[in-house]
Amino acid sequence: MAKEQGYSGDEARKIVGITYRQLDYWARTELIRPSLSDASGSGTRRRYSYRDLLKLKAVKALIDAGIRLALIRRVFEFLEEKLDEDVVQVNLVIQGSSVMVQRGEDEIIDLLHNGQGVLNILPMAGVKEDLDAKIVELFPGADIEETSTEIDGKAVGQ
Amino acid sequence: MAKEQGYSGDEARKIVGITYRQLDYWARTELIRPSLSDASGSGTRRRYSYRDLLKLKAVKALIDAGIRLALIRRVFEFLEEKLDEDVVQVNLVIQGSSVMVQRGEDEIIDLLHNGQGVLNILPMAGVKEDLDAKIVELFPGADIEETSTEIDGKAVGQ
DNA sequence: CTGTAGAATAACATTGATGTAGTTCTCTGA
DNA sequence: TCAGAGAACTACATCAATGTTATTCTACAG
Repeated sequence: MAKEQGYSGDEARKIVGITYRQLDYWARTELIRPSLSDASGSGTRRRYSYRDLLKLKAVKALIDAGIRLALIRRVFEFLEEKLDEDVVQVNLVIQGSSVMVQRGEDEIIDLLHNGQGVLNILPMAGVKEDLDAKIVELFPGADIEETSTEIDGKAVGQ
Repeated sequence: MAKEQGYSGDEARKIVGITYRQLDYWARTELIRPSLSDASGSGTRRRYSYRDLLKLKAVKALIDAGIRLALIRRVFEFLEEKLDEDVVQVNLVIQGSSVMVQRGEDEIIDLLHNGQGVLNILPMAGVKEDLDAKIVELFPGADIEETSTEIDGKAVGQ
């Protein structure tokens, strides 16, 4: 039998590496509730399952990666069930407001192999695209100044 | 001549799609200063270059993706010069505290092609690894409960 | 030269996420 | 049964990021 009745709040926070305040706050604000038994007044005990620990750890990884709780909440709302399957073969791919569970070690695995933690990828092409579009929209007359991003010409402009 | 003397604060914020308060705060806290001319007392004028706009837009993209300013600051400290080259072929790859500029449309481009915005990727394998290691470290006796993550057995567990 | 628009500045409020300290329960061991 | 430990709860403080409003300059048009 593995860990007779799940994990206490204090055990959970030690294992996951967060403060009790965080664990408590996350439980109260519905981010991650202890699924084995929830609190019901002072003196009662929270009991976290192994699955809960996995989620807590994922939350911490995202927080350490500089991601705000607001986004993490959206991720876990969507994710609630989808974590049942073989967890170790899964990558969470978060793109704006949509979350996907990417299965298998396909395209991006060579990047991921380096280390652990979260990868944040921002394609600058899209950034520049949006920017230029907006400039043209707001200032139809002026052409876009590209001096500092020109390929030929060695990009002067300080 | 493109936009005679860069962009005013108000123009910049309209183009980038942020509030003036944000532009102001970011300038004061050294995140992104107007490189053409900085403020020096009330009544003076900030002047943003096109390059500044690119950076502002990237910051906004990261913010929209749920990333905290603290991390974004680290990214742009590292990045300050490295954005000179051909911007549209570049992806910012943020991994924990390290930032890389990934050039070329290689491995991950098929994922990125879908849409714009930031990709956050969290490999669950690493999460589970860390978790299990910590459990074993703190509770050497108890074996890890894996009921909800088993591959065979169809994963019962509520 | 002068008045006014525009822009930076300043002061204050707010919200989310957390730290800290103290209080109130409940559970368990003696 | 009873006391003490452990855990949830409460209240208050803090910090970053931003909203709001009012104020003070500066630059420019007339």
